[in-house]
Amino acid sequence: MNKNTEPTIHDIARELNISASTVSRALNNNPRISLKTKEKIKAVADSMGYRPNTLASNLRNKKSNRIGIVVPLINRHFFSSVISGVEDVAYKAGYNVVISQSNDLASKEIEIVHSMFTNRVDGLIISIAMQTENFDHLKLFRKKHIPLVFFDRAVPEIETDKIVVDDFDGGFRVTQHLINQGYKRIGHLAGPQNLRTYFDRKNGYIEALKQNGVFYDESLVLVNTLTSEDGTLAAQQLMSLQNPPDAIFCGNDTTALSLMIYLRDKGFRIPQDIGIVGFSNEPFSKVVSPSISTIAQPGFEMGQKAAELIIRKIENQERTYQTIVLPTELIIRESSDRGKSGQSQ
Amino acid sequence: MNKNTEPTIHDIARELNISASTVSRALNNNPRISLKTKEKIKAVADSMGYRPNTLASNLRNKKSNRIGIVVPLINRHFFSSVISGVEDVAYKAGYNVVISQSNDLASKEIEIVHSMFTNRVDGLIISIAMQTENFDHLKLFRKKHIPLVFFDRAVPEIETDKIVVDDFDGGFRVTQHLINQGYKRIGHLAGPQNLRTYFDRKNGYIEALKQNGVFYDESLVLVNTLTSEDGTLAAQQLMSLQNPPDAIFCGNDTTALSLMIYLRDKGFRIPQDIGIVGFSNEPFSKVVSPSISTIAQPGFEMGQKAAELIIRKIENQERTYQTIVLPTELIIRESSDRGKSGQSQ
DNA sequence: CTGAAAGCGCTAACAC
DNA sequence: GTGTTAGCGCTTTCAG
Repeated sequence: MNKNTEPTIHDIARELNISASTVSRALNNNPRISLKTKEKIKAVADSMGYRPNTLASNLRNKKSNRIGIVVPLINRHFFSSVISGVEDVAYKAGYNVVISQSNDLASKEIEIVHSMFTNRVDGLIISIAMQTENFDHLKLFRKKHIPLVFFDRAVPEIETDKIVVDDFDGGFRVTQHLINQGYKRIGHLAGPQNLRTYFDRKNGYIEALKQNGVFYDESLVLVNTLTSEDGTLAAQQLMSLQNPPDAIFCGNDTTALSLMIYLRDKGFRIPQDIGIVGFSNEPFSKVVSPSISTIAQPGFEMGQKAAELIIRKIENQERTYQTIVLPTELIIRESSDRGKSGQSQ
Repeated sequence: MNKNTEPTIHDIARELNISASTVSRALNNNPRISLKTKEKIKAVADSMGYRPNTLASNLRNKKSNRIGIVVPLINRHFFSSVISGVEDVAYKAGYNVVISQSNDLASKEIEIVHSMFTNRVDGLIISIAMQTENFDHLKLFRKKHIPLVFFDRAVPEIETDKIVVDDFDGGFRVTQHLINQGYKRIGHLAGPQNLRTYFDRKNGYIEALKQNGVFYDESLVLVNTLTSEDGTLAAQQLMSLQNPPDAIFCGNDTTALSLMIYLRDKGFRIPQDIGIVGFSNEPFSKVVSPSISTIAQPGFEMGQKAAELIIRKIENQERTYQTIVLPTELIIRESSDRGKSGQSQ
């Protein structure tokens, strides 16, 4: 903050021999001020280089005009897209966006959320860390009636607005697609099952198998944390089975890629010998070779929706909560395209 | 912000029959307060669920504890990495980070910067939009002595802290590498020359040619905005020359990729027939096939350094400015590796 | 249509 | 070591 004395409404008032309240009203376009004086006041304000002090006005109005957003990691494409979407609508509505990242650590998440609270954000948008298991820090927001919106990774036991992707449907469609392509033994590499997203993806997969009369072989399902290394390991494990899969639905694109590279190095042809699909439509999935079939999650739109939701809550104090489920999009690319039939279904 | 009456220091004071200033002092660990009273006060504060109102304290202290950061686009890997780095050190130092994106539009950038100003950020970290040409909005910060730090895309005419990558050296090393690999006619796809980064990369390229006694043929240099489409177009243009290049140094990875795909479709073998290098080390450059040689820019470290610099300026009011030049790293991958000699030089 | 006065919650001289 | 007082810059009754 600068140290020179910034002009205040009082300075403007003195200059014009009127009161500060009139200046305040004029600057806020209060209809009770005549057009003439308004113009005069605005002109002087401009000439003095006046800038309203939002800190003071926020204090007075008990409103910070800030929306907090906490994500596991800022530089992951999906999350940065969500942030981008939030920023987009928040900015237009006159809100600042303050960000923090939990690094997927429960401890840091708790700290951050408390700090957001003391910093008086008007609302909080959050996707919880992978291993957060206690949610008191978030319940605090609910208790104090500060709007809270979950996106992507939500907490089932907290009743509030949520905006998620239809992971079940995504898992279902991806699996249906593999079946349509003629794959017979479809494996699945799943993420931590305490997270709803990964849990749902797996269940979508199981349901698709069931509906198509395909036997669900649990030995074909592996659960881990879906890092690049996890993908390589999973490939080794799955392919050394007595009866290995001929297609693998990976819980994210990262593992789809590392798994694919491993298999290619081992001489498997993709998609002829083995079909692979990922999840999330990371930018690289389109440009690797073979390109990876995947499910697109509308990150930017999620961010926009989350911001719209929270702003409505902030401004209307409405008390009904909704869960918005955004549709996913199946993107068929080379890694699973044997040229059979068409889209899923 | 919640509507129920949050407890204030006055409530705590009343509870204990002491004055609000004592409470304030105790909570701020002022040494003039005895340990006993401090403990008592803190205990009561806790039991009442007291949270300091930073808005009020900020107003009083004329300090917002906020650092603004504006980037062209949040969901570009390089920029989100920088944000991540800024957040990392700012958070630890007790600052909030508020973000905005200019979408590479000068008009939006001006709006944002003004809004950051009225919102009284303590300092601003910025990478300017591609076509920003007038810098009055930024000079405003200088004039008011609000710390300003440029990263990556800096404005030469504004004297302030800057943290950039050695683009000249990057361009030089990449070109030297191509020469070492035996390429004879090396073209360059450059970005807007009003941006120092792209200007320097091109000059590094020219200097490398010169030092190796290679004729600098201007017809092999194209300038555009480096979108994916620009890459394809550039490939068409360059390859239809009388005497086309046998290697192309692209101003970024995006164009390197699109150009590569185009050439591959036309039957060129990479790197045998044509060598390609990019710039920035986007995540995809490692995983596409062939993988793309490139220059790594340390985004996260840049963000950390930028935050450290600005916090020092905020807290010490020192008036000397520095330009930190971070080293780049040449990453040799398949797209330019013909197995000749070793690293650059 | 405009002004006077009070106060948002906190901090910092200045007293004692 | 603690209390009194004033004020950061703005908004908003209440009066007129």
